[in-house]
Amino acid sequence: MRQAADLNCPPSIDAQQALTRAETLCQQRGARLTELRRRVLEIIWNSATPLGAYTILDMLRDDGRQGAPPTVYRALDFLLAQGLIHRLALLNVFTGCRRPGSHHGGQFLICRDCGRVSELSNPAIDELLRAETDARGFEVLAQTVEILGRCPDCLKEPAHHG
Amino acid sequence: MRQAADLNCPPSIDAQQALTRAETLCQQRGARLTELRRRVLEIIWNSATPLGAYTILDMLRDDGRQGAPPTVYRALDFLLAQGLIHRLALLNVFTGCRRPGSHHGGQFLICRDCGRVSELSNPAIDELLRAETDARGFEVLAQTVEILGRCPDCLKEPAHHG
DNA sequence: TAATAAATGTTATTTTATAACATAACATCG
DNA sequence: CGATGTTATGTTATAAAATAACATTTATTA
Repeated sequence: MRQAADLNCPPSIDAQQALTRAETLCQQRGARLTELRRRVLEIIWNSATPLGAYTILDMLRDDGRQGAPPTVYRALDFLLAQGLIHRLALLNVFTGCRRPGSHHGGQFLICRDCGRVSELSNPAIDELLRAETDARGFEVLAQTVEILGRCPDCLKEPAHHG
Repeated sequence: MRQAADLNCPPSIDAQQALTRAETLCQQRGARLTELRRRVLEIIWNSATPLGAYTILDMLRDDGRQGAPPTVYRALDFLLAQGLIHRLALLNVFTGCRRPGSHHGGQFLICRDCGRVSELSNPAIDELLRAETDARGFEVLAQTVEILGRCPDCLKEPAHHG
């Protein structure tokens, strides 16, 4: 079972690949990945940890760009709709999707201490959830599976630094 | 498979039972279920749908009680810590726990249209998630499994009324 | 009853998100 | 090209959710 993760997960992609892939996908769909939207996606991918909307806004302003909350939220809405990012409901933050294109739920391990996130995609979990919803005649619109805890790296430390 | 839900779920409890059970549990633990905390739990259980913190606050004020946001959030924190309620991260609302006592994650089906929530407790899902976290050496602190969609009742209607 | 701890009251503020309307950029058709 | 409609962004204001910080009250126990 030690390699279950690697078997289940497609290879991780980096920021550059993610941006290229986003452009391709949007072109195919006739969706407009404008400069603003592309920049927001880039900011998200360049971060080691998921970012909140206002952090992204600050970074846009650092670019010299003007903006207000709606600027960011509209770009985020677009990226969410295109399946290019995920929103982590537990922390109100946004992270790049490692499997762009397939609109999926995904499963997330969020480290409370370092803030880093692993995106799983265990098909068995998706199937069980689908079985439950199917059995109930419940139509799924969005799926949120998030585990908050402590990652192996942070567990090595004496306690959570603070 | 039509009865999977019933097999997995303990029998539903009503508001009266939930309050009685909460009192027993708190007494056993030496936790103080004060009048305020009890009333908040009651408000939550008397609602057909999960409630937001400010809605609960309004209801407390309807009681003639004084209060401000911290009044509610502190009571909610207590009830969460005792495993008597759940917080649904997708909607920022709170709902009574159908399995009080066992600190568990649970899985929730949330109807976008009527707001009603079903709490599942499928052990297989919990096991798969635990297998994933174990394989990664990830310590779990909290688990969130929420499905947003449309319940069978609302699916019968022509479309979502609006 | 005095001392301590726990719970609640109170004011202010922070953080997250959206409403509403104005302007600018882009497309496409004549 | 220039008019027209659509999409995207700018802008101001506000709503909604959550917490910080400190005062007061209530309960517990010494």
